[in-house]
Amino acid sequence: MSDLSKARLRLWLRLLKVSRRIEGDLRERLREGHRTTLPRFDVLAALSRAGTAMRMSDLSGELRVSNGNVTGLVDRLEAEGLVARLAAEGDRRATLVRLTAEGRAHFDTLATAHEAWVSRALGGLNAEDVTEMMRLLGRATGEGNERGAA
Amino acid sequence: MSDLSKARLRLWLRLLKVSRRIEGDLRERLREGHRTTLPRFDVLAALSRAGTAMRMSDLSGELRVSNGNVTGLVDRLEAEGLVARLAAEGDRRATLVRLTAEGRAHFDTLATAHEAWVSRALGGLNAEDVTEMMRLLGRATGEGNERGAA
DNA sequence: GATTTTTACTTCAGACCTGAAATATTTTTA
DNA sequence: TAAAAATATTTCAGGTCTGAAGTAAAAATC
Repeated sequence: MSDLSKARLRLWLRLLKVSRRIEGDLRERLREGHRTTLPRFDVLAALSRAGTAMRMSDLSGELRVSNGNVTGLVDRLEAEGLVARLAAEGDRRATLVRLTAEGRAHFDTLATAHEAWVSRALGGLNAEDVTEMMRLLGRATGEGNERGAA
Repeated sequence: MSDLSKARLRLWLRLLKVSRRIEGDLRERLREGHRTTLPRFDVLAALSRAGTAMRMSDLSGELRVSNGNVTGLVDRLEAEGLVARLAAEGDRRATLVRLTAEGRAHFDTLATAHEAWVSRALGGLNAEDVTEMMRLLGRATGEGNERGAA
C-alpha cells in the first residue's frame, strides 16, 4: 500500500473520531436538556429544512438511513405529536410526513441550541478554516473516484 | 447567530454526510465480501493496533462506545473464536481481551481490503489535501473551546 | 481494619439501525 | 389489457448502541 493510501486511512480514523465525539456531545445535550434523541432531531430538522411535507423515502434518502428505520422514527415522533402522516395525492403507495404546529415549535427551540453546540464543538475553526474544510470535504468524495474494481 | 456559527453548522452537516456515506460503504463491503460488520471490525482493529491485550474499558474509550456495548461485541467475537477473554493479573475486576490466532489472521485479511476501500472513498484528496485536512481536524476540536456555559 | 468511595464490568430496557421479505400500488411491457 | 417489473412502505430478525442499575473488587478515608 502506498504512503498516500496510509495517510488517507489515518485521516479517515481522525474524521471518525471527531464526528463521534461531536455526535456524542449533541446526543447528551439533547437527552439532558430536552428529553429527546439525535435521530429524532435529525428527522425534525430534515422536515424543517424542506419546509413542506416529505415522503418517507425522501426522509430516508436525506438522512441516509434505511426505510425501515424511518418508519420506526416517524412512528415514535407521531406518537409524541410532533409529526403527522398524511396521504399522498395521486399515489396510494406513498405516505407524506409533515411537522405539526407543536413539532415546529419544539424544533425551533432545539435548532437554536443545536447551532450553538455545533459552533462551540467546532470552535477551533475560523471562517477561513471552515471554507477550506468545506472545499476539501467536497473534493474528498466528489467525482473521479469511480474507476477500478472492489 | 453569527455567520461563522452558521458556516460551522453547514460544515458539520457536510462532515456528517461524508462520514455516513463512507461508513455505509464500508459496512456493505464487510457484509457482502466478508460476512462481518463494522463494529466487529473496529474492535479487531483496536486490538491489532494495540498489539497487546486490552481491558474492556480501554476498548470502550478507544472506540468511543459504551461499556455495555463492548460487552456485547466481545461476547459475539468470542463466540466466533476471534478474540479471547483472560483475567487481568492483580485486578480481579478487570478483564483483558486479546486477538486469537484466528482473529489475527482474519483481521489481516480485512485490514488490507479496508485500507484500499478507505483510500478509494477519499480518492479525491492528494497528499497535500490530506495533510491540510488532518491539520484542520486537529484544530477543530483541539484546545481553546472550553470557556462559556452550555 | 472497617466504612466509604471509586473503578471495572455486566445486565437490562429501550431505542436505533440494517437488510431481507412481505404488501400494496403504480408503471412498463408484451 | 394482462403480466411483469418497478416503486413506496411496513414488518421482521438480529445486531448495535445508550444510559441506568446491579455486582464485584480495589482504593481511599477514617
